[in-house]
Amino acid sequence: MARTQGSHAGITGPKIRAEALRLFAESGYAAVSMREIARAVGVQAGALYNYTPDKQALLFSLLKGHMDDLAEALSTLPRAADPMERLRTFVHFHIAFHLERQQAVFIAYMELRNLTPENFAVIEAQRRDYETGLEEILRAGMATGAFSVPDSKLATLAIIAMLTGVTTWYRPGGRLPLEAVQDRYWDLTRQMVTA
Amino acid sequence: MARTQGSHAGITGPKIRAEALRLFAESGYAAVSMREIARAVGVQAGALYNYTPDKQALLFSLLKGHMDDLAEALSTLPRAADPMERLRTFVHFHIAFHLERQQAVFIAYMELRNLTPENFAVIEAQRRDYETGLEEILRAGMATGAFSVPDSKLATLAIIAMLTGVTTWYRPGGRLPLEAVQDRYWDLTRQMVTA
DNA sequence: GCTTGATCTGAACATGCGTTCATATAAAGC
DNA sequence: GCTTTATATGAACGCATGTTCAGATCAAGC
Repeated sequence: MARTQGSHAGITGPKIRAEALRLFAESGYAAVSMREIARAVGVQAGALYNYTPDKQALLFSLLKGHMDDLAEALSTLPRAADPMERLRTFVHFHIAFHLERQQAVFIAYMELRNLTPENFAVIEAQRRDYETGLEEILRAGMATGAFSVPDSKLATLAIIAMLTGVTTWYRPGGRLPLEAVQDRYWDLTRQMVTA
Repeated sequence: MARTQGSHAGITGPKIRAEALRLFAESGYAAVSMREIARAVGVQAGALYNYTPDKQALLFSLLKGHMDDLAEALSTLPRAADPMERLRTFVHFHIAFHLERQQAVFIAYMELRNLTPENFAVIEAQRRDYETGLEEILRAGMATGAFSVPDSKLATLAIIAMLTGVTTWYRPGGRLPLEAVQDRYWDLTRQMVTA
């Protein structure tokens, strides 16, 4: 026998990515089988290999796509002259972007160790680039005297960890709407970088 | 044939826990096989079942032990009257404790989803208790006017995420010694909670 | 020195894994 | 309507998995 539902290449591809993302986030890369992904999509396992050479490439493609989206979105942010305003924009952006993509964020942190060394290096470099974006804002603020951040590298990592942590507890419909969360984290960040 | 190296119950037990912790942290719970753990310990896979009823119980026992250690260590902290001093102590403690146990910290965050619901609930409750410890410090500081933290719950989560983030980049022998890291994070925290 | 109990081995079990491939089908181009 | 091509099936491959267990071995108590 063969396929029973017609040809759906334009649908199946994205569906595989969406279901794989969901399942990887739920149970972890190693714990999710290709057959499980296939079942969620509604095809047999063999069909997945029309869309990815193997499981590893599927994971990498998801992470790479996420990091590409992040870089792309960051690059389109309005670039104010005032470091304080730039930082405010960054904080709001980072929280909104990461909350919109909790699953992708989760696996982008969790599944790095399941990448091959070559694939890991690619993602790691993208992450460093993103962090550099924030560090440059902090340095600019130091230059104008707006910020008081002796160690900009450490402060960068501290701020990103603090902001990204929102993904571990935020649930839509919870105590605070997105905008309130953004404002509160911005208050904390601002106090942190100003003396 | 049978065992070739004598009886080592007092040694094998802790060794299994240590190797399992290391391997889970390196590759993830689902990616590590019982045979792999056994090989690292130097026994056959069957021998592991003298020390744990199954793989899940082994993971839970490691996480539970870690959380117990954390609670125990927190409870022995000197409890100053001044909230500022209490917060300073907490920050230094949290960083030192988490950097001393990077592997355990890692799996305590990563492998929660691999716990059964009952086991998950236990660990989650312990984590909430720990967070409450910090939140009480913040509330005490609000009461005395030392801190300016409108949302103590959110600030608690923000601070813990920021501090725990140190485990993702700190490496012994790196740019900063532990004490410098503690001092810098304390500076950031203090600025964050004071107006 | 014998017995007992704890400890470990090594083989086995059923199941599931990632991946491949010959084959079948539906859609698209002419 | 015929041919071509993309897409899907379902069976098969070799191998690894968590777990069990009968039997072997060692350490300790008497």
